Amino acid sequence: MKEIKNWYIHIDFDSFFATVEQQANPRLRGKPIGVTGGDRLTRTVIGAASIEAKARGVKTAMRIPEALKICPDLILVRGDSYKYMEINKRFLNILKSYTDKMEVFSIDEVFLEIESSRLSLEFSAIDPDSRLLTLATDIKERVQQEGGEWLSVSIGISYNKMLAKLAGSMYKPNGLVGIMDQDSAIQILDQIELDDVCGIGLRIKARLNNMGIYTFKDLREVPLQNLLASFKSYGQVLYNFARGIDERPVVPYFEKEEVKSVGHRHTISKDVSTAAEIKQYLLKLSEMVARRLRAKNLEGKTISLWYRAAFNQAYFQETGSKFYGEGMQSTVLYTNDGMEIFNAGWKSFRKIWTDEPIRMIGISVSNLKPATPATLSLLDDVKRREVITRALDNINNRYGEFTLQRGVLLTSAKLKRMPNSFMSDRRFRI
DNA sequence: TCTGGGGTCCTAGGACCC
DNA sequence: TCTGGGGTCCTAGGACCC
Repeated sequence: MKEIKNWYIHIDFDSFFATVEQQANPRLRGKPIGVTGGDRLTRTVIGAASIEAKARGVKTAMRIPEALKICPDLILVRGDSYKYMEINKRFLNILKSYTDKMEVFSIDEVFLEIESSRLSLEFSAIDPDSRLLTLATDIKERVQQEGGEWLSVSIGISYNKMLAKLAGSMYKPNGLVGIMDQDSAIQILDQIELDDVCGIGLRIKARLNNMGIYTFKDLREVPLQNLLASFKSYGQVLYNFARGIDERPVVPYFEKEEVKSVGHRHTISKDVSTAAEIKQYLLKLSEMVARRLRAKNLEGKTISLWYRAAFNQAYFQETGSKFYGEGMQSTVLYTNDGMEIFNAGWKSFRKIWTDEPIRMIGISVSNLKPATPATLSLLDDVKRREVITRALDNINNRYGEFTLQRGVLLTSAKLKRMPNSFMSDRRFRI
C-alpha cells in the first residue's frame, strides 16, 4: 500500500439547528424538538431533529403529522438560518486554525485536509492513526469549549473526501471513525447501501438497481464503458466510488466564490388560484431576494421562476408524482431591484401557468456579479429608484424587514405569515 | 390533507457572432 | 453565394446535498 500523503477530516455538527435552538432556549434542552421551515405545520417537514427527537424515531425531512404521531410531545421550533450562519462562523474560526485547507461544505459540515508530514511535526505520537486520533480529539474538545458541553461533532477521517464523509456518517452523535486504507474501505463499502455514499441519491440508486446493481460489489463488476454510456461523465465518478477512489480536492473557503444564486421559494399554506393572489406572493419573494442581493452588494441577470401545482388526482394517477411543477428562466440586464426581478418572474409565470391552483412559488437570481452603482448615463428614474431603494433598505435594516414596503404588498394579511429572513436576522443580532 | 427551503453542478441543444 | 468551425450565451431540465 502506497503511503498516504494527505488526510481528509470530515466534521459534522450533530443535530446542528436543533442544538443551536436548545442552546438559545434552555427550556428546550433535553427535550425532543423539531426545527421547521414552513408557515403552516401541516404543509412542512422537519428540517432538523434534536438528538432526543431522533432517539424517538423522528427523522430529517419527515412530515410533521407523521413526526407527531411517533413523538406526540415533539416541540416544533421555527428555524432561523441566519442565526445558524452566525454560530457556524464562530466554529469555522476554530477549525481553520488547524489548516488553510478547510472547505465549507454546508452550514454544519467542513472538510479539512492535513498533510501527513505536517501531522508528524505537530503531534508526537508514533503511528499516524494515533496522531490523527489526537488531532480529532483536540477538535472535539475545542468545539465543546466554544459551544458548551451540549454541542458535539461527529468526525470521519480517511484518505479522500468521499470516505471521510462516509466514515463520519457511520457513528453519530459524537462519533469518531477512520477508514485508514483501501482494504477497509472496500470492506465497508460492501456492507452499505448504494445511497449511503454522498453523491448517490434515490434516482441514481434506482437506475443502478434497474441495471441489476444493488451493491458496490456489483458496481465494481460493471465495465467503465457501460457506466459512461448510462451516466455520461458521472459514470466515472460511480466507477471510482465503488473502489473507494475520490480525487476531488478540498476547495478552501477563501477560494470559493461567495454565492452563485440567491432565491426564495414558498409553499403557501393554502392553494391559491387567482393571478392577483399569486402576484402578491411573488412580489414579496422578489423583494426578499432583491434585499439579500443588495446586502451582499450583488446583482444578477438570470431570473428563474418555478412553481408547483396543487395536488391533482388525475395527474397523480397518470404519473405517480403528487405535484406537477414547472419553471422557466429569463435573462435581464443586471439587477438587484425587487420590481425588476418580479417583472421578469411574473412574465415567465404567465407564460407557463395554465390557470391551475398552485401550492408553491419560487424565484431566484443567478449569474451574479458585484453590483455597480447607477451611473449618470442611466435614466433619471432608474437613479431615483436606486436612491429610494437604498433609503428603504436602511430603514428596514434598522427596524426590521417590511417595516417600509411597496404599497401593493400591504393588501394581504396572509403574507405576514410568510417566513421573513431578514427580520430574524436582525432579531438575532440584537 | 398529502414532502420545506436553501443551494450546487452538469448536460445538451439552439441562437448568434466572427 | 455557399459553407465550415469555434466560441459563447441562453434556456431547459436533471440530479444531488443539507
